[in-house]
Amino acid sequence: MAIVVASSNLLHFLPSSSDPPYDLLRIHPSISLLSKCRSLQSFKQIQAQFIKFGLHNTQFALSKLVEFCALSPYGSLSYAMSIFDSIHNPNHVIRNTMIRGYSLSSFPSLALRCYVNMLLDGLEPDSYTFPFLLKSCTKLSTADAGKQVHGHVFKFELEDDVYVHTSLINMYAQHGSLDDARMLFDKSDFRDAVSFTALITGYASRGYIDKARELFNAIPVRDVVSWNAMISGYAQIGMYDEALSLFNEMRKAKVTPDVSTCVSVLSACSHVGAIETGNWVRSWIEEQGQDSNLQLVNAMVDMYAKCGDLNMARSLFDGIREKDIISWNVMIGGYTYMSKYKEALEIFHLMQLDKGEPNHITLLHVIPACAHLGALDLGKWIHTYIKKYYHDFPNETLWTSLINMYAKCGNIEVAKQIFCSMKTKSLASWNAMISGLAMHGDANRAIELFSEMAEEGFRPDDITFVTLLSACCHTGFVDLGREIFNSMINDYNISPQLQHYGCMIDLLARAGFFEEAMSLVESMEMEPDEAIWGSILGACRIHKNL
DNA sequence: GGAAAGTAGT
Repeated sequence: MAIVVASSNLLHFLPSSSDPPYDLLRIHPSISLLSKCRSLQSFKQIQAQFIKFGLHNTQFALSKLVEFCALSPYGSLSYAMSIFDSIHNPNHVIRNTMIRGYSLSSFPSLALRCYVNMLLDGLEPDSYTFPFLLKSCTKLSTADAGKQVHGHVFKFELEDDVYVHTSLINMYAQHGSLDDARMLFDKSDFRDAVSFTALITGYASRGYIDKARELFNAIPVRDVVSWNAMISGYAQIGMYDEALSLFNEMRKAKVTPDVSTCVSVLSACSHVGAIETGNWVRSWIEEQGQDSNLQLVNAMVDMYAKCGDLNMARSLFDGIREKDIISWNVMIGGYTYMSKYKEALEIFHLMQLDKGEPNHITLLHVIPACAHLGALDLGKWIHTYIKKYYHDFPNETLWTSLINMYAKCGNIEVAKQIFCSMKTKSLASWNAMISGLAMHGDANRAIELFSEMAEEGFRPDDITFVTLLSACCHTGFVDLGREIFNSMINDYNISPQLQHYGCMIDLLARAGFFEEAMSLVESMEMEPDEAIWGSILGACRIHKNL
């Protein structure tokens, strides 16, 4: 429809030559249509208009076509490539746009090829070329290309351009060459929020969080992205309280948060149960009219579920019209996290009715739910699903989860089969298998497996010892229990936690060693819980010891 | 026509 209207307005605009005046081109209605284009199909209609009016012979119009295809989410990089290949002597803008398109794609090395062709065609790069090219180099796993491009920046004397300079800092910082990044940063006169932030991200992502914070404090004028970078820097290494307190500082400094801030802050809230901050973020999102932003709604569902308000999480979740895999996963994961396994499986079924394909994270939530509910049928279905789709992509956490599920559902033989067939075992998979055997009362085999595990070079952790001690507890192996408990402390340097004490005290009290059990209670660094008193009282009853 | 930041699990 729009195209018909546009073309009737265009009749008096008919080009007399293939290169009409620049200003006339800029206001050409066919070109302004591109900004409203939402599919490749309507793009092709617009392209037909370009040809009809002779615009396709102008570099300006062609650059607009390439720009849409290479950069718009509704475009297509391969279509951009075919247009590009048909252009005779493309100018700088068009080449730079192609390089930019490649830098955003999953084939950043094509940007380098495009750049080399540009040089071979006798064109010199300009100050727009390098930021895109360097972004592509940043995405590559090796630093070699980036260093060579840095050489070209010198050769073409563009090292003083702010954008080129910042792109170089970012490239070195992202590759972990923090000293090189810092050197560029220090020797230059322009230091703005962008170059600071590039460096901060580099330091924070390599674990130098204090150095990152030092730089953050030194930024002359911070913008919202600098705050976001520092907040997410804290969040990514699990320093959620610091992330949230920095967010409060940001609010005090009257910096307006954006979508990215909200995503990081909500994630931090969900990890520490900070529902009040979460509520504040939610009202901000509603004020801004961002409450249909899928990413934000997903983050809110996750936050409310992890903070324990499952009703709020569910009502937000139900309001999502087009749920993506993350929407499903956070809702299923939220129920599992709160031990609402039945509800978790209900959502999983809804997902299947909605033709949603689970991924490994979905399954990682669903399998424990099966284990707790004894839903062996669904568990077996998932087992088959994993064998079918994850055969070439072995994920040991999934197999470990299945071992745990089969063991809990009583099918220890299948658990053993899975364990034996695992090519690479993790500490968690050994723990799951040992615990499965212990659960089935096969303490001897559990201890045997423990020795095998040590022979294969795995160092047991606190979970391994909970498992072993509970095996002794179930079978009444008092001496062995004592030995393991002492070995844990003396040989493996693991200080006992509440669960370890719980197993030991239960084991001793049941066997009638009340004094030893009580002296263990007194030696604990933490307060005994009700389970510990419960096991002592229970043992008193068995032994009729009033 | 441009550079910096962000979601689900282990």
